[in-house]
Amino acid sequence: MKRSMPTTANRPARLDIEQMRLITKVARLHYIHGERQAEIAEKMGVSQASVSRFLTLAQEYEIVRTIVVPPEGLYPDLEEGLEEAYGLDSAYVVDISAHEEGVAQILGVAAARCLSSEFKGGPVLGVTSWSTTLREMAKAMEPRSGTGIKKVVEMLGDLGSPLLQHEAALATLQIAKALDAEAVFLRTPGVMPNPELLKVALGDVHIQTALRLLGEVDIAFVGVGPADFHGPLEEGDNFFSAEQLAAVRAAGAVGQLHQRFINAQGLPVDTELDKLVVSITLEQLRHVRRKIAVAGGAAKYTALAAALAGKWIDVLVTDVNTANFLMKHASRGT
Amino acid sequence: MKRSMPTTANRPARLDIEQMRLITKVARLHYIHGERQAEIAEKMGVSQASVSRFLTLAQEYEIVRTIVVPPEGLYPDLEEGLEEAYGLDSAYVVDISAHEEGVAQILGVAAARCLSSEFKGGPVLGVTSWSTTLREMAKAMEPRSGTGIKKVVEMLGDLGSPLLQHEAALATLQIAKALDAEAVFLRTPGVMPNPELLKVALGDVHIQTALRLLGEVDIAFVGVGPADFHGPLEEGDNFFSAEQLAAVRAAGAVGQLHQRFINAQGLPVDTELDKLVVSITLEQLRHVRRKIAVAGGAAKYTALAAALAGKWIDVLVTDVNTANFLMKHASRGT
DNA sequence: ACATAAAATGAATTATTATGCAAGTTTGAA
DNA sequence: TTCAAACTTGCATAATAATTCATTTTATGT
Repeated sequence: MKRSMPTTANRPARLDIEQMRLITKVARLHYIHGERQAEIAEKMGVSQASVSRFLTLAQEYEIVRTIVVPPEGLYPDLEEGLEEAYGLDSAYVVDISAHEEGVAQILGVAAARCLSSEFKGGPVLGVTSWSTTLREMAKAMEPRSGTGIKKVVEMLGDLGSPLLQHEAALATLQIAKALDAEAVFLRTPGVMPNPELLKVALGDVHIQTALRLLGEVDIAFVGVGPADFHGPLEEGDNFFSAEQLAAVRAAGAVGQLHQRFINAQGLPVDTELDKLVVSITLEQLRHVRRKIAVAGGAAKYTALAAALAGKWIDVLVTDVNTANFLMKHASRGT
Repeated sequence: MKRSMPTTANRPARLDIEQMRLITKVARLHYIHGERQAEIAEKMGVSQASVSRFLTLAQEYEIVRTIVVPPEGLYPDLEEGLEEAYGLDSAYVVDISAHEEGVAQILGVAAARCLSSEFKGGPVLGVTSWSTTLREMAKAMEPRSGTGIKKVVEMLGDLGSPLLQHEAALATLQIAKALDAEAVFLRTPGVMPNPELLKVALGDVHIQTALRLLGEVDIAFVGVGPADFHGPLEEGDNFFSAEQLAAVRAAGAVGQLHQRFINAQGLPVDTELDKLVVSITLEQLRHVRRKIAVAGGAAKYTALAAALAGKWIDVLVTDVNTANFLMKHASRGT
């Protein structure tokens, strides 16, 4: 637990399965059973130095992950205020003290923790794995069973670079694995260049299966964002053009849920663009019992306010600053 | 990261909010940014000791969590569970994606790899080479020296077709060679039609040598199977008749070790059939220091459970499905 | 305000973990 | 096969973290 800490994701080549077994075993003995390296070394017939090295490897391979979760209840006033103001089931506000590089990371981790209690309620969980926050959450999720969740389905097609798509798939899988559920992918571009291509995509059996499942989602991780480029997205990445985005904004859109646009009151903004998107529809989303949003950061202020106004969110995990903004907004608006 | 590890869910009373923030900050600095306790101490104007204490608190309050995520295809939790539930020295669970057919092959290969560390402890190794699993293991074994094993002795006479007998002999030889030891064969039918023939067989000098050695076996590859025809065996192949098998089952037998029958509790089922078998006796087996079983597949579920209940196994190599069955069985039974 | 118990703190000490280095192994090329 | 480069491994030791204990601070009852 020392200098190697920055754990910058080295990408060490794949390793022998036996090696993996060994590393995992050592990691469990140390981190779960709390045995000292010396004990483990003796038990396994190697030197303490080797055990130390195994543990380092375990970090590099992300077999062990250390996460820091801001405790909940740090901002009871804000949390209660949000719940009250927007009729939420619950709100979690996390401390994001210094302008940390990644709001997403912290929120993701916080979400993983907060939501253990929220993960009950139905057999189908919807996710949007391309969101950074969600991917961080996936990494930080602890394997847990007995949640009653049977399927984890992606609610939005691919956006962004192919690399991102791969990571998204991985995240979906991780979540599914952690919940001991089946992963259902939506491996198709999330935004099509024209309606015809969307029709083609809908011909695929897997796509159909996934889309059908979107009508039965019980719990959803709602993806909230501005009606604009944001995060890792750029023009051309399976995404809208600058003109298209300008057009929907002109039509009143201030944000979107899975690329379905909404105005400041949270009402759907119907445009042609809607026919280009492969994702859960607002209609379908309305029927989801528990809609969870994990989002924060200045870029999302307005979109979040709109989503909340439209009652698209039941559970919110966000950071202090965003929470403050939302509270001000609520008092002004009401 | 030391003695407090067992993380016995202390339930320390709620703590000051400011305190919580402090702890979280320290935890982040340490675990995410990788700063040493001394650095943090200086930065925050407290002693290193205090930082250490903060981190301990962070553990207790579960503000930091360390999770161990086993790589795909590894089941350390099942392994530990089995060891715990059945008092095993060690358990190896291998991933056997779908294809139930090749259980033997996969297990055999896995066993050859896993058991390199288990091959120590005494000069006499007992095997039952007619088992498919064991033959696969033999094929996959890599030469290794310095195991201390001097003799490899067959613990059960021939079963099955002559072709099978040949393969069995070959397997025994391969294992002996790989361990740089002497092979001791038991080339006689494993199940005699009547007690007299068994007496005749015992007249043979080689047989006598082998049988004498069975009293000195230090490590044994226990052969576990159902009290029935199984694998490549059919009526007439140096084997019991359907009636005989029905009879022992009626007497309570649910499985057998080298054709010595046991009931669901793992206790010997004494019958006349015992006098027809040329193999290590349960009495002798009881004195074997290290009893290794490599077995899996639905056909052996019950027999394995019985063998484990009777403490006939010290080391188990099996597949995920069987492991899961055994865990369920254990929790139900206890 | 005073005394006393409890909690917090840091210096020094002890325990644990990480790592430089040399010796032993494996791998690969000739 | 033979040699050398690339890896591994364990030992000794440096680096880091936990704990003890004496001291100070805080809380609480009188």
